[in-house]
Amino acid sequence: MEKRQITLKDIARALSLSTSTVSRSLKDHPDISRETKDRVRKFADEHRYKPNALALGLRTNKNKTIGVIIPEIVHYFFSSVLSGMQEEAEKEDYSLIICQSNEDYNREIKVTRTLLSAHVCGVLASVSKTTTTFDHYQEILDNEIPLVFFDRICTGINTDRVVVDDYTGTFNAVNHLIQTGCKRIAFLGAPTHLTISNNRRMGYEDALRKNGIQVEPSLMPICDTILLAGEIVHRLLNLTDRPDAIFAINDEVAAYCIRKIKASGFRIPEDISVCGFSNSYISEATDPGLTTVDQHGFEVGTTAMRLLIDRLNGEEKKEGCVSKIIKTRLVVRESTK
Amino acid sequence: MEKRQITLKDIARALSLSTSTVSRSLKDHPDISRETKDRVRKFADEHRYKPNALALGLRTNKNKTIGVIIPEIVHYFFSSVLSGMQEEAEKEDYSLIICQSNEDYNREIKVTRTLLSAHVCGVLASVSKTTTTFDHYQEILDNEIPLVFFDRICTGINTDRVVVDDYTGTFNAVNHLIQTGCKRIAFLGAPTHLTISNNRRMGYEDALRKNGIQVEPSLMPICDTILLAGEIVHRLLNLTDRPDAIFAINDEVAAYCIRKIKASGFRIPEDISVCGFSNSYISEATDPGLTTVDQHGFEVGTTAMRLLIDRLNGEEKKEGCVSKIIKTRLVVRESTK
DNA sequence: AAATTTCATGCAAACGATTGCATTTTGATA
DNA sequence: TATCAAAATGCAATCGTTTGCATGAAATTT
Repeated sequence: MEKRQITLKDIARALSLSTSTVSRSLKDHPDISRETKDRVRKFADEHRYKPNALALGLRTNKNKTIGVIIPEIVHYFFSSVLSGMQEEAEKEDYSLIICQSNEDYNREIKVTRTLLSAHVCGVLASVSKTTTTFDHYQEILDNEIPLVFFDRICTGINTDRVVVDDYTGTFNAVNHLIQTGCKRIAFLGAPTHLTISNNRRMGYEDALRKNGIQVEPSLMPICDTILLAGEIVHRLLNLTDRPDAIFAINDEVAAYCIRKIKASGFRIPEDISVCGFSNSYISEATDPGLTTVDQHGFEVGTTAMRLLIDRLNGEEKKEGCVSKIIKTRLVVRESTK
Repeated sequence: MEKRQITLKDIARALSLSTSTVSRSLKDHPDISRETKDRVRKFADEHRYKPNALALGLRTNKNKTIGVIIPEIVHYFFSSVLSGMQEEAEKEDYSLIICQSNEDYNREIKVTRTLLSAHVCGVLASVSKTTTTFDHYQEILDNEIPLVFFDRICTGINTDRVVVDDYTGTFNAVNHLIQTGCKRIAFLGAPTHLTISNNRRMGYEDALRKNGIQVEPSLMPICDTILLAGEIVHRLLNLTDRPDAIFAINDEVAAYCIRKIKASGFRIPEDISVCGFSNSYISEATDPGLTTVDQHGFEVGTTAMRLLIDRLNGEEKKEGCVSKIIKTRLVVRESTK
């Protein structure tokens, strides 16, 4: 059963030609006669000739593969993004090598090495929460490998990027909370060195200001995991002037808030409104259904991949860095009025 | 900045040696003198020599990469599996090429081609729901590429496999429902040609029988998506002898049931108990919390990858097919008594 | 001192495809 | 018929590494 893949040499031998002639025939080189081209083409098709990707790779030092650095696959947003990348990459016959940083700086460094030695044609990356220096990304660029950041970008480095419109998404969500009568809105955010976190924070603050509500640091704890949420939500609920709305930086924390709020005897949304971020599966599972901001992860993925491939093909001409922004969409369910 | 990677030839030139001597020095070949080895080693280290993976690939026709065929990344279970695979592959410096079938048969065929032409060393696969013939998997084996199925195996083909203990998992879950007083237990299953579906069904039926409860086909609809659930759950709730428990094949459907049941005015778990399968993020977001069967996706991933790598290294000696079973764990929350 | 063994190293082919530069064949022109 | 241009094909190097075999030098045995 070991039917070794057929090579140019095999075709050449079979047709009494040289490999160069066969090679040129298959790529329709003008030097080759119609007749020879047809013979070669026919034989190649009949024997299912497929150029050996590895050999091609050796010549060009590239292997039709794109590397993806992603914090954690096991999150709705990131897995949607990945899914979009897949779909887009497939159209141009690129394969994806996927690496997780697990939100760990050192691991992120390690995987950039891996991608370099795998000779990927390009890299798509979203930086981990614990990353503070960016030399490893610079190294990718130094090797002249195009790099596109998605979602979590890295300000120190000048590259193309695709980001979610976190600012507007949050602004609209908070505005919605205010429109529906909320006045004291807590903001459960992520560590401040993340751009996405800052943008959302600014969206939140601006929405408050625009509506003449004062920004209160005490209502803006860092709380992006359920672990942290335990204590923080408890504290918020026991404030004398307790918030009447909570905007959480992700759906997991929002879902936790919903349970905790109900357990403490408050009603949602009558006493406290809750809004999340992502529109993951979770937001349809909570009771009441979770109002949330859809990040369009799939679109982030396709867009980032498209941008990268266009760069590779030289179709994206723009000299400087292209920055694409994916619009969000507020999905109103029952956790807000 | 374009510091081309250093090659054997570069080292040879710099040290006035031949590439063969350099090559042998680096792999500690006995023919080479201690002195030469040390010089080469030193120079290589100083200049960060890394063998060119592409060139290696050309010789061996393999490229230290493992292909993964997965139905849809955007599901908790599958993304956990992927995560486990990643972790295990990394230990041995394998990269992962990931392909989604999107539950589509034709696409599955297409991605097997992709993996073959990428010259992966091995393949890990979970078959799509719509797959009925298996020639494309046979093709992988015909090319002498080790194949390990995980979770959704394919009975027609003889290979190593790693599966979840669906039978016992379901048996225990249903048994738990019965122990807590349920007598009419509905089973919302997946299409019958999937092994996992059948195993769960058998676990369900056996649990009923063991407890002297009759199996009723009318309580066993095919219902593995929220779309299908709409009508089916409605029908079940309006039966004159309505079920007092629902076992759903996944957490999404279970979460949908919870909402629907509550909306219809029944209490959970007093009137109707609900149990899911996966232990995804969702199961902590529902109200009440969802009792579910943890599938240990991460472990499925690491185990499958380990098995494959052991085959590749010739460390898994067993002639026939190795079949590993990952234990499940019943996670009892508030949706059951 | 000659013959033989051991040790260290280099040559060259191979993996599969591409490509600049011959070389051969054909046909047209002088 | 000799000359030349055009058309069609082949040669050989290249990408980076590995490896069987040959070569050379030094050390050992007769």
